[in-house]
Amino acid sequence: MPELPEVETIRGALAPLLAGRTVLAAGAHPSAKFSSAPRAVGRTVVDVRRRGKYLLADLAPAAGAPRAELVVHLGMTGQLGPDLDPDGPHARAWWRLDDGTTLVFRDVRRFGRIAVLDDGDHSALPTLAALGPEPFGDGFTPEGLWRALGRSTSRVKTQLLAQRVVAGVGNIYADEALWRAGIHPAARRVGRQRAARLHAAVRGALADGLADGGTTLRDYRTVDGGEGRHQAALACYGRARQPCLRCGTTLRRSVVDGRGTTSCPACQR
DNA sequence: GGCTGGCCCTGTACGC
DNA sequence: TGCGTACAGGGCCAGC
Repeated sequence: MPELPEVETIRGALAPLLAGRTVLAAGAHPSAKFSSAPRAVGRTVVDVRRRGKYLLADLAPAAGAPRAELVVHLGMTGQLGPDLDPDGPHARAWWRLDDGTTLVFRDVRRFGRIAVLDDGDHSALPTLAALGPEPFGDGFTPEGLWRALGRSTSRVKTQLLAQRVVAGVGNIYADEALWRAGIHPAARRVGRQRAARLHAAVRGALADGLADGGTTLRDYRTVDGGEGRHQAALACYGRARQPCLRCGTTLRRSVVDGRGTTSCPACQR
């Protein structure tokens, strides 16, 4: 499942391919999740940015229309690249560019989403509109995280996944960060010191994933079709019934607000 | 306004 | 071998 490290890896590879390119033609699956993709036709990509798990391609003004953004969320199984088959069974959208390449969005489970929005108007995507601070930005601080967590009575893992206290964390890196911080995923109260540990753990888990080009468990692929390398370095996620790397206790699998969760019953309190 | 749980969606694993 | 069922989970939304 693409989270911040995977989306950032894709962004870094896509940006030089798309910047300055004009979209000549496009097609999309009829589902409302994807059908707005052709609205990018006639536009020139200025830059490709990332917010949380969203990719945002800035589109230059065209024919009297103001600036716009092509927003892509990869969902669970989304792949984006120039080497995918636009006629393949799971292709959900494609854009033909003025250099002859065709960018294809493939998404087996259709949990992804595409939108072409007026510049800065994210009201059609509530999670994007309410997105919390970027984890590597100055806006994400230990104090701010502690205060944000304290504003809700939801479980700490649920808050991390909701994208409001910090952007870009999904199930893999939430489990990893909570394990690093020694915090139980179902905890509803996190003190100032533990929030500071969680702040460092979120940054550390995401940075390590980013350095490895992301985590490939099944569907995630880089723009050139390669796999991430971080799956071999996971300390917690997916290691249920195996010994905790810190204390040796057998890691336990549970369900926290409907999400599969792995944690250590001894060192995550 | 905040929280909870159901739904979407399809490939894979597993049991019978 | 083939069929049915459970499961995976990010974001949205209805209901409380």
